[in-house]
Amino acid sequence: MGPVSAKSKAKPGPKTRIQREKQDVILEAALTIFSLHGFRGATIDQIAEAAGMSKPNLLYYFPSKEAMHRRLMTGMLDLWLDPLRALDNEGDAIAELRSYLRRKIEMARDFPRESRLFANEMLQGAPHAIDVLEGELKQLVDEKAQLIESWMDAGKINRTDPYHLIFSIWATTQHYADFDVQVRAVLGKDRGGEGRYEDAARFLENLFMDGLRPKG
Amino acid sequence: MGPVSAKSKAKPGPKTRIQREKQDVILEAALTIFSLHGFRGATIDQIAEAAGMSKPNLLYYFPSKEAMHRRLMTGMLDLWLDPLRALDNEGDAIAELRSYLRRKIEMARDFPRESRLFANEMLQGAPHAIDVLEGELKQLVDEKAQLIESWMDAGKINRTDPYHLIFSIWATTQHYADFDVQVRAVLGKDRGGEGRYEDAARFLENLFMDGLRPKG
DNA sequence: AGAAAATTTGACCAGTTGGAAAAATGTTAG
DNA sequence: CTAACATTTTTCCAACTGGTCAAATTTTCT
Repeated sequence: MGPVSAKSKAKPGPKTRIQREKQDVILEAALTIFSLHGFRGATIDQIAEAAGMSKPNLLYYFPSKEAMHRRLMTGMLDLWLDPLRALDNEGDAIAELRSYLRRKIEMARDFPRESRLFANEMLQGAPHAIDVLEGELKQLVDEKAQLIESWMDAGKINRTDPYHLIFSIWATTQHYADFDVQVRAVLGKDRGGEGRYEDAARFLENLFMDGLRPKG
Repeated sequence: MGPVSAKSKAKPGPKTRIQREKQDVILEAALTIFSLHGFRGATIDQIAEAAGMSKPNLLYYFPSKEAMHRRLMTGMLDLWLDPLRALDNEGDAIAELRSYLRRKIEMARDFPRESRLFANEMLQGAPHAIDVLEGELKQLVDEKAQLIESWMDAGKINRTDPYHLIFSIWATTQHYADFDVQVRAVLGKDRGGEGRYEDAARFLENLFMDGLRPKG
């Protein structure tokens, strides 16, 4: 009955080489379209065209629009939380936070579509991700907030709310992906080039380290 | 030919009392729906239902979906830029920035739908607002960036990039409206109540003033 | 009241959408 | 080569979408 081997896992494994390749092409296209128009705003036809195939052909690889979106969301959420996971108990507080900030900026620069996919989901009340937010994400943040608090106890950083600190890092970094049009419009063509991420990184490092008020 | 009076202005003025009232009801409903689903994701039927009327009835007051969206966008953009306009040359630098921050947080708390409407527009590349961004907005930001720079020249605040400073204020404050689900999920039911805006305001004031690194 | 104007409703339409079915075509292992 | 299987295309559909139109109803003005 059916292919000779590997039938034990019913869900996860695509069978053939073509299936794996095409699924990747489709997901790539779907990421672009979903991140730009949101779930409801995106159409299968658009995705199919971006993937260079017909709609029914696409539906041969993914049973529905939702299926594509689910796959993208889980993949993205995983990628998205990596930098926070990497916050290290052993490292130096300031250095760790600095490198977290840098990693997040790099992600906004290198994976803007993923950031927008996430933002779209949040704006709509996270209908497909609320479980992850209240489960894995909350747990991870709780854990890292405790770590940050221990750094404050040790006098390594100023005492503030660790949760809102994490929020503010998310907000400032993702802003450069999600509000890219605005950033570029305001900076103008002279300063809006690729260098803007460098500038942003420098600025944020500065802000998070020392704030605005002159010392003394 | 038509009503007796006030025909000189063709566009702006609704004629009757009912028209004014219903248009307000519709815009109110449209704001809720658009902010939640984006332009493409929102349907006239949804808006009509939220406004308590039939679709053709709604279309009697607004000629199209786009017309509603345009009205909301212009109204929102105006409201949205008010706090930045209020940055005062005469005032004390630290006090001015502090109160800008506070005003922006209050807006996120009191007008979350407007914030999400804006965010949706940005995510989609600002197809309906790009002119404003490159025109009025850029001009206003340029002007205020110069003001901030003058504060830095006078040694009132640390020297950094004024543009990215403004971005970071936008990002951190609007985050609480746009990513509300996430914020509430992470804070949990104990800390996720209405007090979260107070906590956020306190934290941000702290961060922007003094940063994380202990002095000395 | 009663005419004129404003508002609301119901029926309708053409284009789009997510998706199903089956036929046609390509690929591969024996 | 050819049968079994995988892939692609063609055709189709029912639900939904933005929007129109004329008829019915309500409000307003005299």
